Amino acid sequence: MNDVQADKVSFRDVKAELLRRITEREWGPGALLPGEVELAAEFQVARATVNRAMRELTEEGIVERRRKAGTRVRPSPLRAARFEIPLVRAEIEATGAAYGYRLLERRVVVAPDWLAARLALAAGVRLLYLRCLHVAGAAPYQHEERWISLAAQPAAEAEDFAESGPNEWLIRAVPFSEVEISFLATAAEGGVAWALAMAEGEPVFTVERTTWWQGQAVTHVRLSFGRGHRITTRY
Amino acid sequence: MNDVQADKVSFRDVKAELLRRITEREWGPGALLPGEVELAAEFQVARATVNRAMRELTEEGIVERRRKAGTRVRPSPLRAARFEIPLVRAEIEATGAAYGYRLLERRVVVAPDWLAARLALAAGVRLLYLRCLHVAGAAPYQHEERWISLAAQPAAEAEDFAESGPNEWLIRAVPFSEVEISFLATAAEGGVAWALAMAEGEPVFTVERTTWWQGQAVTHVRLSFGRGHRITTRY
DNA sequence: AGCTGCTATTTGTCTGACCATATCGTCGAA
DNA sequence: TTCGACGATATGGTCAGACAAATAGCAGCT
Repeated sequence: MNDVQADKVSFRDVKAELLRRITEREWGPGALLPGEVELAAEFQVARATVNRAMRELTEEGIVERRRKAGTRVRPSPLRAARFEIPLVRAEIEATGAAYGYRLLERRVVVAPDWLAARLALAAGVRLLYLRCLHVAGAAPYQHEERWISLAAQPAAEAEDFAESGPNEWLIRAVPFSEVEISFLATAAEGGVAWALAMAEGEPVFTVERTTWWQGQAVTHVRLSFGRGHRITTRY
Repeated sequence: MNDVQADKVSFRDVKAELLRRITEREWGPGALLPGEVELAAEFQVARATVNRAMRELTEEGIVERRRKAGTRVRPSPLRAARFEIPLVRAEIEATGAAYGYRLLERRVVVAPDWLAARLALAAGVRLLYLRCLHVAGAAPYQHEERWISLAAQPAAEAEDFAESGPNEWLIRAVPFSEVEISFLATAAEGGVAWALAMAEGEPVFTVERTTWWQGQAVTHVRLSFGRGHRITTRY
């Protein structure tokens, strides 16, 4: 008997072992893995345990599964990376710096065409337009340019957003059902460059996020980060 | 009796209903949800089914769970966004354009200091340095600048990478255990600007990826995308 | 007041049995 | 030869029961 001291085998152990066999090319790209029952017998666990291990590997993009066809190692690792997107305030305070906020501009506007198209708004809809700056210690950290649909969220018009950012208000006040996030690189220009203390045309890491509630666009925001900002994930 | 036609209730139904109550503020940010047993009784399902629904909500950053303390709606939605990172070839072919590849430069170099530091390499380690261009139809799509550790991967020196990219070779040939990915904005300069047909200093969406195998750095790559590139995800 | 240890409660995981669903092969009919 | 029906098979999911692990909150001690 080996396994004299055998600790209980968990789905984590199974998953780790399967991952080992895959990364060490015991099962190369495209290879067919044994079925769940077979692996359950090998590891001396219930099939449900193997199932959970393999399901997590599927979610991480390591393997592909199809009924009857079985489980295969993905030929080209379409690895999915997860990025956590915290609130600016939390992000800044996590670095140890003091969080500061300044409202730069606040106007009611009619939706410009490009935005109306993107949010599928009727022409001439009124929006609350805001520009504000999030500061880490003394340094500008993030410039926020936001449009809030007053049709979807009339209460926003009564808020002045002088003391705290619209994001924090929206999270408390507005539910959302669907979100689209984009990452891109833009050139700093005009108010953005000025607010972030950057030269005109400098590259800026930018996040755009649009939020809907029950099919209706609630808000669109463009976040521009200060010089050298990057987001990182490991796995 | 309602539920006359009652379809079988699945963890998906439970999850959707919990999510509905959360997004519609029936349970607002920070609120404590009922325990698993209670919900299982309410939905007339096994506790395991409720557990799976709630576990998935946890993974998506919607709720927080702690033993004995119960399950709470996250006060600030630290929503995790998933981005799928395919191979360039697949990414280009998915748009319908023909994929093209050109090797721009291939040299053996000693690790520059900044890279040696980042990869935790000994000073003076030999690396294979490559620059290449991935083309979509007629337009340059992505500039790739890559360093491959010849200590970790000596076989790379025998490859000429004239016909297909180092990424495709590495995926076939080299396992990896750990990956770090960053997104950032940089300024196009020199060879990058030229290859992508951009002006000097134009903003470029850039991805950096470092790969390790069993604690040893295998490769570091810097991918620069053409004008206007963005990556997007919805949920 | 502050510390320590206990306990009840809640989530985490495993088991083995069962049925559901998708689909690959095969076999037979047109 | 081609098409369609059908059975075998692998994964998908549910269930009830059991035990493990973490910990909030309490009781009792110093």
